[in-house]
Amino acid sequence: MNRKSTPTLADVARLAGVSTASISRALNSPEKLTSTTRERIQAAIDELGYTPNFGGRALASNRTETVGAIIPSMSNAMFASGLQAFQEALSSEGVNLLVATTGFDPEVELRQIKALVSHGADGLLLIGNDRPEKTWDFIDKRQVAHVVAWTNQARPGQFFVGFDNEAAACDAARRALALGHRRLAMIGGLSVNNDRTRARRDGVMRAVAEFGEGAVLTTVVEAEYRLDAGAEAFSRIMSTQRPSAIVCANDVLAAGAMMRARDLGIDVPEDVSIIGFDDIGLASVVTPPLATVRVPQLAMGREAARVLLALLASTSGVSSVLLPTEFIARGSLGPASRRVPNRPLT
Amino acid sequence: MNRKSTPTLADVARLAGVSTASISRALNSPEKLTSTTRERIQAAIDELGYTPNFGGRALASNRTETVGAIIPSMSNAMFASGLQAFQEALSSEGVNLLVATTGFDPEVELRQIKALVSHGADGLLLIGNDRPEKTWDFIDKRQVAHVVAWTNQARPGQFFVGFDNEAAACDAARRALALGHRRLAMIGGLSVNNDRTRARRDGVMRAVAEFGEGAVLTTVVEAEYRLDAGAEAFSRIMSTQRPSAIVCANDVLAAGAMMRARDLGIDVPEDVSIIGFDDIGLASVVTPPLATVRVPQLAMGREAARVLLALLASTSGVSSVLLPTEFIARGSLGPASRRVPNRPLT
DNA sequence: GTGAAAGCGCTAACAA
DNA sequence: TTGTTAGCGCTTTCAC
Repeated sequence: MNRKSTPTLADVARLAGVSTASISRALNSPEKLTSTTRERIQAAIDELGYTPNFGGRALASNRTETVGAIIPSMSNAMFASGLQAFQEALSSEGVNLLVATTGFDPEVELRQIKALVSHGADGLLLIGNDRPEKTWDFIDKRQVAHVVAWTNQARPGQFFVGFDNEAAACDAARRALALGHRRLAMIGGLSVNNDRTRARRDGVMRAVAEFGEGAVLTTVVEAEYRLDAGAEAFSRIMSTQRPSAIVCANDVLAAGAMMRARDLGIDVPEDVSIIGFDDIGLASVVTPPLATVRVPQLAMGREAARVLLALLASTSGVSSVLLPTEFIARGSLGPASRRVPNRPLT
Repeated sequence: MNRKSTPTLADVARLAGVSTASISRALNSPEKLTSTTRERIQAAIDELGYTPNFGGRALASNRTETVGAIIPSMSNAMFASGLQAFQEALSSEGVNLLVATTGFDPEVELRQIKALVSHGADGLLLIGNDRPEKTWDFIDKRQVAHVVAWTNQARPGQFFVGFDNEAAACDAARRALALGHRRLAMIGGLSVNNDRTRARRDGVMRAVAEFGEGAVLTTVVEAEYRLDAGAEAFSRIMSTQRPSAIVCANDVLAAGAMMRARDLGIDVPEDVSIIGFDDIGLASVVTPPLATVRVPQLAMGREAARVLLALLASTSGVSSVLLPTEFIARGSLGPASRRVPNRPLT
């Protein structure tokens, strides 16, 4: 992979008949030049289609105006809009964004962190706070400026921009209990290396435990972030436990469960109530609409950008940001039915 | 934004007691070193948490192993999985991916193209083939290796990896005609700077025109890529034209239309059939499931990576890739009702 | 197998 | 206001 013959500062300087320093100034502090030279230089730049070489600039100035974000997956509406907001906020400050994905693999995450740092990312946005010691060692040793998002956990001296997954999930489960549901089940995300999904599970467990006698969390099954995985989990749960409400760790699993319910002729919410988490577009589109927890994606992206830039500008006066979530009551959550519970499906 | 004090090659060399050249060799062609020095060097690298500085490397070697992708928006399921596949294919070849978004603004797109090229992207993935002369000028002048995706249009000598939007949309409309629908309407995407959505519109128009007498495309309204925009467009269409089938330029608009239909008590497909495009997760989750056109997202991402890498390796033996689409018949498309058409809604 | 040194494109002192 | 020049971190000849 060889780069095409690329115009350099020197080429522009030659064409414009000025020194390389003047070109550099035209790019970085145009007010220091007379308008005539500036125009002459601009003409030369346009003619050659010149763009400054990032490597050279980074090398010379020790500045990159670039930050990186490392997310589990792009095909995940859960991160998409937050990241979009993050990048827009950065853009308006003239900072570029590099994005890399991990596929939920911690090894890949470390590789990507190194790759982005090598590429000159001044700071990083990371998702969640759960990663191997090895990864934190690298971050600490290199003093990589970073903020963790989608969580309210950060290591000492580090910063998060996120929300309380545990409390939000606990609140959601309480809504079901308040409507008379006593047999709850949960479709959780894969909890390995994922503090967010673990926190959501713990929140549901706490709600049931605190409610006390009479309420029971019949089962927690873990499923990948896919519609069909949610559907399968639903089948599994309904064929054995027959809860009256199912709390899901995210909307995709919940939507998958609802699809399967429709196929099995199980009515939502008459036979079983379903609650999601995230409030992505899916939630308002399913029938009945999905009760869920709205996550402040846009605010999180914006705030993460603000905090990260503040962190890069100076290390003082920065603090973590805890954002509120909101329970969105919709048709998929109804009162516990007074029907006699059905037998498990055969 | 200043970089932290960062270990350099020289630091590693000093610690390991060898020359900088050896460190470079350890990184790039380890087989040229004895295993003992290699191990000593690796230990020093680990101890310092060293990662090669990308800028320095790019400068010295004129090689970056990095490509860029520029997409309209990340919060758009339509691009997400294709991009994910693109990045995975690149990753397995040791090539990094930089991502930037345009928000559908051609000015921003040009800026992002320049930014990625400056950052050392050896090649680019672009969406669609419709961009201002100015942008193509830059690409031509700098000879930026690129492939355009999601389209089957490419300029002479350039390459696409995509599918035939026009034919696919035409086919979808014909399905409706074949089921007896004669009054069609379309909810299109915004057609400015978007050859994909224009092609889809043209395909529907062609199907109706070719069908001849008796079939009519009552109206085409354009809407932003949002659920509520689809809902609004649906209201507008149904309050005036009362078609029996609506072809939508994408699934998000179609899902929005279905939401509104549900709210207005209009039955799908009994009162009106709805067809989407893209087959994102949404489509199988709505009630009734959405008939749509399946776009080969994963294959497109993978193939785009293959073509781009081939292009970078050598300019010969590369060709465009046309991928098939597939019409997915689902419940939202039914036979034209024999009911007397309702009056327009009030 | 290993080291010395030139030079990639750029910025920032400093000089004029 | 503009030019000259050293040097950023790395790779890559060319010697040894």
